[in-house]
Amino acid sequence: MKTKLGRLKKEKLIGALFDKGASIKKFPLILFYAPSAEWQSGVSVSKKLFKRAVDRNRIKRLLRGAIKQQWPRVSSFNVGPSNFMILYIGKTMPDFEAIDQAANTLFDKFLERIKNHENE
RNA sequence: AAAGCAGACCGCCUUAUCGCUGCUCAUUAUUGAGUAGAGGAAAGUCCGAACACCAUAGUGCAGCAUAGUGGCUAACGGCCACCGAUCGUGAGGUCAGGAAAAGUGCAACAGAAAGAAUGUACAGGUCAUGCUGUAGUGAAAUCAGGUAAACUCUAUGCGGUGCAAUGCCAUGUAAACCGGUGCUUGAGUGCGGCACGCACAAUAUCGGAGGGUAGGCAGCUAAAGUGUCAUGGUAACAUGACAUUCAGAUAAAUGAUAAGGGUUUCAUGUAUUUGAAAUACAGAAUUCGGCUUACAGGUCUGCUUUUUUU
Repeated sequence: MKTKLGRLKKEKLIGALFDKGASIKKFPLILFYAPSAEWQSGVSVSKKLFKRAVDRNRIKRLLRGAIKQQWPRVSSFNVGPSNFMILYIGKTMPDFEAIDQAANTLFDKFLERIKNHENE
């Protein structure tokens, strides 16, 4: 069965995620997540770290690309759906490879964590 | 040929694989197919408008902006032409280019003296005196001086807030509580000044503490649109004909990876081979017209000066 990954676009949900959601860090990324009715994802880059819109757009596209790569693993993992949000916290411009590797370890941790939650 | 001036334009391409957003058509409750998908500055948010609401936005003050003349434009603080000043051999560049007999202020150095008037030398003149001339300092010395990127004055223009405008639908609550003001002899409100005026105004309004919502649709992209040609005009621009439909996202689509090829620079090399590096500034958010700033590299057009050749 295929599960759909929606976009996280409700401001309220995002606010709640930052306030109450759990977080996992793997430099240069942070992942916030919380259980939810359906799978939704979002990405963000601080305006303070990257002043130009072009740079922020590029990083966000790289992050979305990375999520796309990881998605088959997550959807077939057989856990309850969650909302999650990835932030970029590095200060230099990354390349695709760096993001991809970081995302890989990040999702390893993520899946392990929610698996444990389910078992409790 | 070299150096330079002005204007216009381009600003990486191709293929494959994996994706994103809108629309259309299928299929159906999950997909598939087709198609379109960032810029010359999308930027700064500095001007001007359209559009929306507040009174069809009114009067005075305050405040702000502009400043040769004429034209263009929906409008402008923009653009075009001409005049003037100024810089350049020149093509051309630059200009905060209204008023100094309304008033106030300011002026380094030099100089006796800088807006107050008057000193020295020589000469002239007088009853007498800087009364007159010349010399001397300076950009300027009584001349209706200079200065308005000093106040000021004059002329002209300007109401405010912005698409988070505004309208509708959905959801939810609290017409609860405390304090102030006011109830037709008028508190307050009408989205930053003051006064007037106008409109609304009593289950009203302001403040406190607290609760709820912050989702969707319209506005939202066919327009002062874009391209070509013709005509008028020195030009900005206008008129006409034909063709054309060209992003609409909302934690915000327009991308990632690989291979090949361009272009430029450097090295090697000398029938353009091989290698390396670079490939800019930058990302739509209601929409237009400008201005300003950023920009690897390149193309085209017109013109100027110098030198050489004929």
